[in-house]
Amino acid sequence: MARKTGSHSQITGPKIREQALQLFASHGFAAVSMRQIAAAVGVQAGALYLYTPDKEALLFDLLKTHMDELLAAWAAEERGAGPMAALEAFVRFHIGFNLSRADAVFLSYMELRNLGPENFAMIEGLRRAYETELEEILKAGQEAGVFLIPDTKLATMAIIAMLTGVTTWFREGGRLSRAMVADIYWDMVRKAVGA
Amino acid sequence: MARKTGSHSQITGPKIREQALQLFASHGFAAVSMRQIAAAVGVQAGALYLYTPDKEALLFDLLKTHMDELLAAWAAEERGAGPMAALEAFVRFHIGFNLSRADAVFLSYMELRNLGPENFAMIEGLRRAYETELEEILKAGQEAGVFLIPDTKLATMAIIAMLTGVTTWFREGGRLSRAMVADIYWDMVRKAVGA
DNA sequence: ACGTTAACTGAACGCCTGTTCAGTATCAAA
DNA sequence: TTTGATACTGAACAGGCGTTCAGTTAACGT
Repeated sequence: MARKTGSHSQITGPKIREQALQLFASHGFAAVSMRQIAAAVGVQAGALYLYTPDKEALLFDLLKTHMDELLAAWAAEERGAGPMAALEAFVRFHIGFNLSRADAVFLSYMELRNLGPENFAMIEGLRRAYETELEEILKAGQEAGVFLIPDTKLATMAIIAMLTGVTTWFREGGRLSRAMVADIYWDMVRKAVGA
Repeated sequence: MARKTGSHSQITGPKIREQALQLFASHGFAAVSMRQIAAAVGVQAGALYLYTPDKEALLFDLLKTHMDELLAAWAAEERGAGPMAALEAFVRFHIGFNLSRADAVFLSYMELRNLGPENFAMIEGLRRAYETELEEILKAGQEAGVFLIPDTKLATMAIIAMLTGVTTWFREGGRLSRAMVADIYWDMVRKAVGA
């Protein structure tokens, strides 16, 4: 046996990333073997190396793609006029994006430590860029007198942690819908940054 | 070579748990080998099995101990009179406790997935018990008209996520002291649950 | 129909894994 | 000083790890 009928790199490539993402997120990077990923895709382990130079590069690819898409999606988002509208847009965007990609979000927070120094720095930089987006909104609101925040950097971290945490408990089809969750979180954030 | 001079189970036992905690927290449970832990302690890998039946039991022991101590510490905490004072006590306690045990906190949030079903359920139950402590405060405040919270369960998760996140960015000797951080977080929480 | 390229297999590489255990040195009590 | 109990070594076990590669088959342009 060698090449399989109907096999195409445009199918296998995405399949590998998809299965790797799911497996890494549920069991952890180190706990998942290349053979497990291959089995989930339906190929032998050796075939994975047509798509990635090594295991760490596969993880990096997943994280880099996620961060790029996150920043691109936020850049494309409507954010209204003024700090208050911008903050609301950010809160709703962050919750929506994170809920739709819980696996990738989890990975990007948990598995950075499995990256080499330069790959780590790259992802960390992108994360910081995203955090800066929120901090700029808070700073603008603070200067405009719309927000009352003792420390914008701390508030940035606090708000992001609070919002990101939604992925740990939210279940589709549960007591609360996504829209209701977003409404309630926005209510809490709005009050927290206010007078 | 066999027994080492000055060797005692009361020294080696804690040393193993201490090193395992640190290694698991920085590299992840699956990425750390028994030989690495043994080397950090200064013994051979086989010696670890005088102190734990297997690797997973070692992890479980660390998590169980941490959760027990967390609940015991909160139970022993002064919490003042009324929901507002209780909430403030909880916020300050949670930040203080988590900052003093960042490794264990990180582990208990990240490595639950490496536990078997019944061990997982045990730790999850303890965590839920801790979360319930906060939720009861929020419920009491809501009923007393002191807080204005659309959903106490969501608010519980939001506040815990926000507070726990402090361990990801706080560095001792940085721009802000622990006390300042606690003050600012309390300010945000107080406003978030208010009118 | 043919030849080339793309996709994959399956076996092998050396190394590391968690765990067990017979043997041995140290400690503490008598 | 002898005697157990305690603490540990070092080698071994079977199996899994990431990774490489010669060989094989399917797909596709001509």
